[in-house]
Amino acid sequence: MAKVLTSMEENYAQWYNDLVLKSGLAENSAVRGCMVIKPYGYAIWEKMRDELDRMFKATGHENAYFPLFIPKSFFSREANHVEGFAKECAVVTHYRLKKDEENGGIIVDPDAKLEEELIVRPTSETIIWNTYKNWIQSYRDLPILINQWANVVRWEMRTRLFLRTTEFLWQEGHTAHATRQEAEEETMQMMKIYAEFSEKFLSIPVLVGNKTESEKFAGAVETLTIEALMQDGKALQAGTSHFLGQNFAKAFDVQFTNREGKLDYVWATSWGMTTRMIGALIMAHSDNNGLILPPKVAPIQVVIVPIYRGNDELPPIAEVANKMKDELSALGIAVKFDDRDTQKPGWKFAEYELKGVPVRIAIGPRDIENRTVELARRDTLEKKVMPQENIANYIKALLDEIQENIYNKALKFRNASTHRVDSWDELVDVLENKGGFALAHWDGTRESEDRIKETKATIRCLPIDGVEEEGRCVVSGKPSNQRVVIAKAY
RNA sequence: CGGGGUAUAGCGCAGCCCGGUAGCGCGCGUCGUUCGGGACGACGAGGUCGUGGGUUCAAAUCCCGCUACCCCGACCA
Repeated sequence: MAKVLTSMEENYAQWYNDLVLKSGLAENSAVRGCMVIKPYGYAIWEKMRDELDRMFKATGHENAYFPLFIPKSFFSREANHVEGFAKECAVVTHYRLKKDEENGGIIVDPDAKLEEELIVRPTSETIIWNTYKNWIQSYRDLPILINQWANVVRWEMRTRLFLRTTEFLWQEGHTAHATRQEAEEETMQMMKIYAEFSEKFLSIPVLVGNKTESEKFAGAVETLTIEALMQDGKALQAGTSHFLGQNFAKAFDVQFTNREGKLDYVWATSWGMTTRMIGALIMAHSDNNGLILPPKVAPIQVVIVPIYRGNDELPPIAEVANKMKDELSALGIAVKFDDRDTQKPGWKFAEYELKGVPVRIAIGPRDIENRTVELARRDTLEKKVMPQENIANYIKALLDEIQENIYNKALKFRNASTHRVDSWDELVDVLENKGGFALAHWDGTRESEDRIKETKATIRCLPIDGVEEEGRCVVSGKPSNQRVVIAKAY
């Protein structure tokens, strides 16, 4: 087979980049740091979006839409929030262009300067809480459970397709509650939804935990995260859910009258998941032949490739293929019959492997004669000849099996890449030589955390299901009662 | 913003040192043979050599300015 990808072993970053481009997911655009998401990549995003949207609605959330622009002054209301985002904001200063009389072309009209600059949203807490102020007077107005599908802009120094782009697509949930407990429960509920989505839908096992003080969201009281492990041993933050306390309510003066008739500030959460998950999907499962997509996110779940020479061989094959296509479609399976005569079978095999289509069926003259098909699965690359009889039901079950198998493979890899370390030397050994997650005791201080960061790794999270265990901090030797997860991360 | 690099056909690159006819691979088009793992042959199309200036009889090539992009660092979902 002709090699179109740099191999993972040779250069992981290059492999990733090649794969995104060659599989037709996305490409760089004329705008620095911004990508074009191509139809195949966008189809994956649509699948993710639809599933998440369904899960949000099933838990009582509604969609709404808030402005792309945020008045600059809104940002300064919450001190930590502005500090966290100030360095990466795109700012709109003018609203008009005009002809450049001297040099030709077009220039920003200096007479069209805005009174107050507008920030292109890096996240929407401020504009939303400014709005919620008008919506909330009484506990009867609560809770507000809103989600927004949107694009945001964060002016990052260095970008990578899907993993970190200047503009990205995401959803951001913003909820308002009458009590602290309710908001905390919401924060946890949404984290669990992200974890379930990641594991059941994307087949990516995740660790759920709390971020440390220094790693949490700018403006949050507490940040929950799901952390996934990529095949190169690096961690990837795959989704976050923030308990915002009363920080934003105070910043935007959102008070309500509670059941006792007293004024109180509203409790808040926010939570988000982004197109970065497509990057996670790629790096968690794929191989040197291309993408490996779990069936639930695959835009094409089954592809049928006819093998024939001369136009007279095609009709009987097409007849069987179309019948099979109808049977599969009837079972809710996304199937494509690729009867283009502009590409040859071998080319198509390689192409659909590159695109990660979970199941491929090949039908040729031999199969017509024997009433069989050749069936190949992408996850294991196994091929076998199967009778045409009842193939649709077989494939339906097979897709579930593939979904499961991809998850199990990723879980096995994560387990093999998770190391308990009890000393500084062991930690460094894992980070530098083995990769993966290091489970280590940490004394909870900023000093020790900073020392860990010198290794280029970070404390990814304090697992919420972590067992209590006496131990000593691998940095300071001070007592600790729970292990934290340390890894190099994207 | 600091350090390094690149810009030549749709894509990947050579040519530059040593100035003089713009080239290779892939891709693309036509035709034929092929078609069960990215076929082969023949013919063909396609380039203001990033941009502005300078040196020269002559610049992709030498000199100066500008711009864009890539890699490494600080930042980050």
